[in-house]
Amino acid sequence: MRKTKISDNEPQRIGVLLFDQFSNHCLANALEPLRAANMLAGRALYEWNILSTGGGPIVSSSGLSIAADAALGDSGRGDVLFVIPSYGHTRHDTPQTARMLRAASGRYPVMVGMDMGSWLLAAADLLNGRSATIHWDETERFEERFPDVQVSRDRVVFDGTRWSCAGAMTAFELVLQMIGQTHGESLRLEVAALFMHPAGNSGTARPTARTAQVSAAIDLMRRNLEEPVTIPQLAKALNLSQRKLDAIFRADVGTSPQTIYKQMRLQAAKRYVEQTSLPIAEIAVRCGYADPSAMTRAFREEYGSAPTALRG
DNA sequence: CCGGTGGGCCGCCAAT
DNA sequence: ACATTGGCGGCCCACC
Repeated sequence: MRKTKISDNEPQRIGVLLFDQFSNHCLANALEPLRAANMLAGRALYEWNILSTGGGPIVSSSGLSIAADAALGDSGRGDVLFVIPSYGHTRHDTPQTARMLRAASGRYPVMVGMDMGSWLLAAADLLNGRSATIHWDETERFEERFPDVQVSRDRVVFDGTRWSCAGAMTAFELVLQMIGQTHGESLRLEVAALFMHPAGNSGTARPTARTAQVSAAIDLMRRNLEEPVTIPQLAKALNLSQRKLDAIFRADVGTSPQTIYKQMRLQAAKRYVEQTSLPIAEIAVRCGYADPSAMTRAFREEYGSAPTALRG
């Protein structure tokens, strides 16, 4: 996936292109994680505009009417364009729509097909030679109509500057991954947790563990960064003796469970320090330290300098 | 496998 | 006000 620069404080600009009959379930799943990310970071990481082809209001499949901020053609430049048609997609599959999307592809480096969105992107020749996914109801027709597109049955697909997801629920997962890629794993987990989404164990895993038991233990650690569990509790949860747990850790990752746990909490702290503007005291709490001074001490020990020294 | 123990890590407090 | 540093005591854990 495309790596976005995060050094500057400029928010990423998202265009959200809706078509009549769009699924507002999908829209909510695409936007809510972005809103949550802004809130958790304490600053605007993302900003978005609602767009329609003509600039007029759009009516969702459930009858909800949404006002557009602008027409796609007048929307200027952005970083990412979400394209969200739903079941009415064949009605929007016109030469005009295709032209409009091709023109927009010059102003939006990344284009994302959501729900039936890949259909319109493919019709605009923006997915040729690419891999993409679409709502599973349409997978077969999609394959027949667009032989130049490598059709996937995955929930979410990232192929360079073209991303796609299958339906409303998967839009949430796509945006979650997008947040993780740009702003770090810990923020992604925070957002997922806010929506009670069980995203903790999917996606890119933490320190590479070889045995299933060790990776299960690390998984438990990752999900309990804020309120660390004791090593005996960990052993019990895995039906292992504390002794055995220690042995398999040493054999697998080379150090003790406690050390790994500490390092994971400090990694999370480092991500918060570098990628958010949260106060150090707040970061300490989120990473399982009751006292900020304890975290600062451990942080310096691990990374050689105090937390705020890593901030511009 | 269990138990002890030395050491490491953390919580609390005070000072800057 | 908040972050950092340092001291100290206690507890948990790694290792014998």
